[in-house]
Amino acid sequence: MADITVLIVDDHPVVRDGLRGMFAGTAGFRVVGEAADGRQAVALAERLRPDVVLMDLRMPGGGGVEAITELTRRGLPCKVLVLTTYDTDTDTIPAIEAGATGYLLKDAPRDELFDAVRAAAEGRTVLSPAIAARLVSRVREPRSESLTARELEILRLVARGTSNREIAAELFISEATVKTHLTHIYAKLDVKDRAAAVAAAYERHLLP
Amino acid sequence: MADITVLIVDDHPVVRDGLRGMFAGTAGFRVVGEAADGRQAVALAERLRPDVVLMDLRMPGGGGVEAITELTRRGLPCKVLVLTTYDTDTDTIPAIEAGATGYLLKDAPRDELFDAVRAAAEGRTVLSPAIAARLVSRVREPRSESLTARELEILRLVARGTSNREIAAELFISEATVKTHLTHIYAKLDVKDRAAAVAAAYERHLLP
DNA sequence: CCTGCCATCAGCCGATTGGTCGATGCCGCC
DNA sequence: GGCGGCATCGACCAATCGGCTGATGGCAGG
Repeated sequence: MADITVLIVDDHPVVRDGLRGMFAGTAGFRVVGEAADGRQAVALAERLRPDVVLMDLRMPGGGGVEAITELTRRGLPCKVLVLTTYDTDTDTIPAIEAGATGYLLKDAPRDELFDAVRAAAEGRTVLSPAIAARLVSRVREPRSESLTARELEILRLVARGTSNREIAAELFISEATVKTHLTHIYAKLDVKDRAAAVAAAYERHLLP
Repeated sequence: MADITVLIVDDHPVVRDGLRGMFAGTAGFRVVGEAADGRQAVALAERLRPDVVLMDLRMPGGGGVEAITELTRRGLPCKVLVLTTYDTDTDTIPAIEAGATGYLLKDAPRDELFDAVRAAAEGRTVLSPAIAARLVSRVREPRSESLTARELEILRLVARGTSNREIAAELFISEATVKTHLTHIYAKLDVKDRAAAVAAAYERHLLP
């Protein structure tokens, strides 16, 4: 059986070298190219027609999600395996929606990575456990979690730079309660801190 | 000389009672009314024509800044003395721009409060030291601070919920540098934490 | 009546943040 | 050649934040 051809896309040379080295020392794979951003990735994928694209998200000059979207739009037959550093990315879901075949964390053991690439080449979906869990919970809750009036009130104050203690004083409740509300807000907006919550609120037009 | 007539505006009954009590026990002042939000404040000020309006910012149902704007728009002769809990409000400058005559913190000693009301009645400006300092620094920097490319880059990541450590890794710089950039961002946007910075960025259309 | 949602609160913990010094190197501009 | 803006880093410290576990009361809907 022919080798699986791989295109490596990452803005960090170190990571590219590391990946290239790993595949070089393993039978069954062949790295056919490297790209440092989304635009290069699309161009190279078009020319080299790799079986699998190993794609980092978050790159300067053409993000990963856009690149994936573009690849699927052009109908290229290659499979995209997202390989990222953090599982907390808000890009996780968009990347999968854009057409990524799998999603792995960079700290995955090498064997796991090889398995994932083989799986991707065959079109099978491979997700890291953390991502899988998030996807499941996402499906279980059919979107559009809306904030309660109280939660919105608190979020507005957060957007003004008000601290938890100040919010508590302002609303005549305890700091513990404020934190509870915030935890709920984070869960509903699928973010992990107040800054991202504010951004999400603006994106969804919950704030002017 | 006639008493100075005062209108108290605060959403907290406790605060209203406290203020009313203080003025009741002091010669030279007369509390002519109370309001619990901005709209009531404007209506009462129109009817009662007080010399001085003691105004809290941040109230449910008609914020203080809007009320001040409305009062000046209607050309009412009353002076507005802002009386608030925190000097960290992002509302500080807007309130003064809207036409507030003075700005005091609620923890000011009573004598200071009385002096401030007398001063306001005569049209003299009284600012708490902290506010005065901020105003000065504001004047020294003639506005419209724009963010550098690097700062914007960091702010974008912050809006995604990225931690300082993660930003550092992503951009190949140290965490110290990220913090330095953030400090600059806070100063330029006149906010004090990342959540407010994100909000300010959206307000000023620095982010999509 | 019971169940679920909402709002409220407590206490503990580690991680993160923001503040404040100071310092360096690069670059463009006058 | 100096000056200012920008980006970079370090170290230390207090405050804040977020996560976790668990609990209570009110109120609506089944």
